Amino acid sequence: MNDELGRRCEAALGELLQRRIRVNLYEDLVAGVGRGVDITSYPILSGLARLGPVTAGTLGAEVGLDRSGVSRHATRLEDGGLITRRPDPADARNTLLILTDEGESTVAVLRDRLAGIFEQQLRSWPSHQAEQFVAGLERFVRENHDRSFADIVPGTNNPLATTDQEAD
Amino acid sequence: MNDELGRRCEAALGELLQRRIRVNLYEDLVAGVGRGVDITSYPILSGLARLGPVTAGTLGAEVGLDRSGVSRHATRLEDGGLITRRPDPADARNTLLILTDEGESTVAVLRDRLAGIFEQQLRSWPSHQAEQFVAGLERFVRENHDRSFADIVPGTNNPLATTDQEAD
DNA sequence: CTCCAATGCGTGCAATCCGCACGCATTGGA
DNA sequence: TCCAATGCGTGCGGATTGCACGCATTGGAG
Repeated sequence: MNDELGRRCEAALGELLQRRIRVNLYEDLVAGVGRGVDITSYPILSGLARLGPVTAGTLGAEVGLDRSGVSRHATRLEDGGLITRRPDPADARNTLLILTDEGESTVAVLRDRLAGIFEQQLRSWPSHQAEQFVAGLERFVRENHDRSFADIVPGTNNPLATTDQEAD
Repeated sequence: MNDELGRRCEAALGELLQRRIRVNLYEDLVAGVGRGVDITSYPILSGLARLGPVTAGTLGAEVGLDRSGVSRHATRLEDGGLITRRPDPADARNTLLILTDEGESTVAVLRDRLAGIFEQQLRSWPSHQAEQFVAGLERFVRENHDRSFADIVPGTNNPLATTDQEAD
């Protein structure tokens, strides 16, 4: 019975990660906010709110984006007045990204919107199921945060190499 | 205590959906597979395996992608020998996308890889927690499948309109 | 039978986004 | 003083996406 869990998890996770729900949820969420916020920069804002003032490189590592990409999003968000760049007093090479007050409130509003949606949805669940689900989700995320497929199956860049052949 | 669930769910879901884990997991998973499979076409393959022969439009609606995008991915995957286009006998306007045998096996291998990863991870959990998590995940996905933010908060294209003012 | 609105696919096109590489500035040690 | 190391921001090429258009097919109306 337990053997099914991995497969079921893959199927459900697939639906969740593979575009549809993500796009539906986040794209509509940030639509109309303006100030340079889009479906990709929301993670940046969110990460910034979570980490506090950090460099573009650090934030990029957090959200899984190249520094250059973070820098570009940061510029747009800066133009929108949501974040500010400040030189690091400790090391002038670093440029710290900082949420402005408006940025903080924007993140808070967006976050509350999503939280409200999920809250409303989970309210219709048996409370223990909702609690277990969220707890499991948190654990799952935590355990996967720094893990990549390459880490799990080392040296396996081509999982199909032994199963299929070239199809030119 | 229950009020926290929405917020916790948002935080965890955010990590999951916002790029990092998704990229880490799927990008490495499909790396080296070739045949036109990339991080975006995997959902297409997966969806095709789940739905059976469908039109590009239907598949696009399933994964949340425009028909044109599906068509392009389909062309690439067709070049890779993983799918085939077949005119719909019932309606010549439709072009059905069908997995080739190689496509089926490719999907199966990738899916098994992921399922194995999750299985292995969940094995270290208390069995009831893993079971509850997966069950909750399935329910969550099912309930959100056809739901978008706009559906939930109708007429709210700019959730910040009443909270923040114009900047600049 | 003919005509036409509706439907659906595939491509041209412009916009966007991303990673790599480069130039520039700063740091800290030789 | 000099130089390797570090980090940011931009130029550039590649890739992807959505919209719009052209083309083909369908099914019903006249």
